[in-house]
Parts: sequence; C-alpha cells; structure tokens
Amino acid sequence: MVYFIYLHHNFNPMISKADRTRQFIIEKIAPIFNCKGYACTSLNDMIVATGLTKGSIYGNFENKDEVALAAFDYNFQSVVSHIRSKMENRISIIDKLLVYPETYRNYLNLPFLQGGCPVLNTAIEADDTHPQLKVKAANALLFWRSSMERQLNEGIASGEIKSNININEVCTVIISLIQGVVMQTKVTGNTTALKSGMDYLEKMIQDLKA
Amino acid sequence: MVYFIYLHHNFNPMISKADRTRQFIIEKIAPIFNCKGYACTSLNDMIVATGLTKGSIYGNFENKDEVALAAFDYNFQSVVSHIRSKMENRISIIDKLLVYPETYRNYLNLPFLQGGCPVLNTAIEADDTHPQLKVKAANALLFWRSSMERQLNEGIASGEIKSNININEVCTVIISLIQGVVMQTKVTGNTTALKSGMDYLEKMIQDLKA
DNA sequence: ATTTTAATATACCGATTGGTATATAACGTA
DNA sequence: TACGTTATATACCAATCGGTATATTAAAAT
Repeated sequence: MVYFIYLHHNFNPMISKADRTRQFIIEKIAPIFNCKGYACTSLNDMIVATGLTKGSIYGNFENKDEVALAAFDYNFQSVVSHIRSKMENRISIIDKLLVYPETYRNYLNLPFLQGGCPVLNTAIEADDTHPQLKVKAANALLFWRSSMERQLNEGIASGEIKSNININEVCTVIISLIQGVVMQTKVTGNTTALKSGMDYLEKMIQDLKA
Repeated sequence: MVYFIYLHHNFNPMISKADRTRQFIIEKIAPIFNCKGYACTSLNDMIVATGLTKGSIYGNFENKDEVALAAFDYNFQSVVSHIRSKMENRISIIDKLLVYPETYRNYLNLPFLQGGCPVLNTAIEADDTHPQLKVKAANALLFWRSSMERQLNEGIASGEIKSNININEVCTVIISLIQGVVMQTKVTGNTTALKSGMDYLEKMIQDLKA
C-alpha cells in the first residue's frame, strides 16, 4: 500500500500542515471550478485534480460548498493581484487604467483566466442556484467598481482627468466591455471582439485625459 | 386514477398531438433552463414544471440534451422576435438600433428575460462542459452580430450613418455592454449599471448619425 | 521514546441522477 | 363502433452524487 508523499508541502514550520494542505487543495481545484463551474465539478474531479482522497479533502473542508467559496476567493485574488501589481509600476491614473485593456487583450495567455473571468462565470452560474457564491460574485463586482471609482476621483482631483465625466457610466462601460468580450471570445473561439473591444476601451480611457 | 387532461392543447387539427405536446414541454421547461442552467435543471424539475411524467417527456424527446437544445432555441427566438417586432415599426436604422437600450433598460419586466440573457447564460455554462450548447450559443452571437452589421452597412449606404465608423467596434461594444450590464444587474440586484450602461449605449447610437 | 493529535485511505451510505421497459389509456381513422 | 397508433404512467435500473464512519498512519508534543 503506497501512502501519500507530501510533495506539495513546502516545509515552512510557521505554516501548519493543515493550512498547507488546505492551500494545496484550493490551488489545484480553483481552476477547475472556474472552468466547469460549481455544479459540474464533482468530488471525483477534486480527487483526480489533487491526487488526494475524499477523506483528505473532507478532513480539511466542511463540504463542497466551502471548497467552492475558497476557490472563488483564490481565483478572484489571482486576477486582482495581477492587475494591482501591473498598476503599481505606473504613475498616472490613465496609465493605470490602461492596464485593463492590456491585460484582457491577451487574457488567453494568463493561466488564471483560462476558464474565463471568475467573476463573470460565478455571477452567471450562481445567481439563481447558489446564494453564497452569488454574494461573493456581487461583492467582487462592487469591490472592482469602487476601486475604479476611487482612481477616477483621484485623477479628477489631481487635474489629470476631465472633471465633467460621468464616473458611474465610465465604470459600467469598462466592466461591461471586459466581461462582454471575454464571454464572446470564449464561446466563439474568435478574437475579433476581443481586439475591437479592447481597442475601443483604450481609446475611451485615453479620452478621459483633461 | 386520474389521467392527464390535455388542457395545454389547442385543438388545431393541422398540428399533430405530438407536436403540440412537444411545444408544450419546451414552453414550460425553457424558462427553467434559462434560470437554473442546464446542469442544475433535473428531470424532476421538468416533471414538476410540465405536470407530465418521465415517460411522457421521453416519449417526445430522445434525452435531456434534446430538450435543452430545443429550449435554447425557444429562449433565443423569444428575444429575437421581440426585438424584431419592435424594430419593424421603425423606419430609420438609428431608431431601430435604439430598440436595444429601450428593451434591455427594463429587461426585468420581460418574462423571457427573467433568468437573464439566454445567450450569455448558455455561453458561460456550456463553453467548457457542453459542446452542442456551446455551438448554439456561438451561432446565436454570430447571428446577432451579423444582423447588426447589416443594419449599420444599410445605414451607411443610405447616408443616415457616418461612413467612417468602425462597424466591428460598434457591434462589439453594443453586444458587450448589453451582456455586461445584464450580468451586473442580475448578480448585484442593483440597477445602477443597467441605467448608466443603457444611457451610454443610447448616446453612442445617437452619435452614429451622419 | 512515547504519547497525543492531526491527516489520510477505505469502505460505505442514502438520495438523486439520467434513462429504460412495459403496460395501459387516449386518440385518430375507417 | 372497432382497431391500430400514439401518448402516457408506473416501476424499475445502474451509475453517480455529496457526504460519513472508521481504521490506520504520519506528524507534533512531551
């Protein structure tokens, strides 16, 4: 009988084994949830993806729901931290906002966006079936919007951005455009919408300049 | 033992009973598929929704897949025919295009859009799990885009619309904006994005005028 | 080194899944 | 009214679902 060798553990004594295993499970399962969705990802899928057994997974998580919620957080954080790290290197707000079209223009090459945008995927699947995931998706959208509003206000205050723009409208259009083109690209397998959509978004952001 | 009384049949002798029952089943099940999605809609859901039994449904359909594919067609056609009928009453292309913001602005009151946009819902769910549904969603998007392209070209030819617009970009933005705001509205339960998104779309369409 | 605790593997559970076989009832037609 | 066809209801099926109990092993603490 071959027992599991903890190859997935980095033996950091400050992080408990439970936490390391938990993290390992989330990292392996999160991409599957983003691809197949919550309902279509079975416990068996999780077992195959992690190489662990049912007992191991349920020793670290209460149930499938808890894995799904943690996986969403992980997927969303992957996108946020990627965007944030690219923005940090830029000074002007316009340049920061341009990270969006630059990132999504080649989102097909970003591993954490392979299954599409986790916010969009979760929002669509969960809205009528999974209240807890729906709340998480809604909060992610609110977080995204409010951080963008903050940036726009900052840009207006510094005189970099026109003061007469409709902040609400700008945020809505940026978010919608990204979500819309990602969806169209995934389902048609054609990058026409992605290119033209990000071209438009880029011009729109440039046009915010005072 | 109470047997089924065919209340759902309109006794049109030109349409066979099989066709009438099939249509009845589709009409009852289509909204559920649009709400809960393919994976989350069980045979039991179909039985409850139709008031029929498993045998009746499987007498008219090969399997769950066939019901789902027919339901998607029905849902998509509901949207298409609604949009088309509103466009028919209008002469100019601009006015025809304005049907989009007008329609989606209060999509929450349209029964066939209760579960959100069937194209978006199906595209997101099916892209990694259900090849046949994915094809249907992709074709629906292509149909939508090409009919919009045709209208724009018509408007340019007649001199109504600016000749220097980027047709591809315009189509992408209109579709993405609609899909994006519908998603945001459904998941947040807040109509802010819907209003501001459709305001922007309206202005954008007006701005196409030569 | 020994004991305690945490993690894991295995076997099992009832419920539900999509789907089928079959017998009966309703329908269409002559 | 009689008869063949179509439609429907019921009972059943194996497979899979999410989840649990338990025994065993590894890790951590003493």
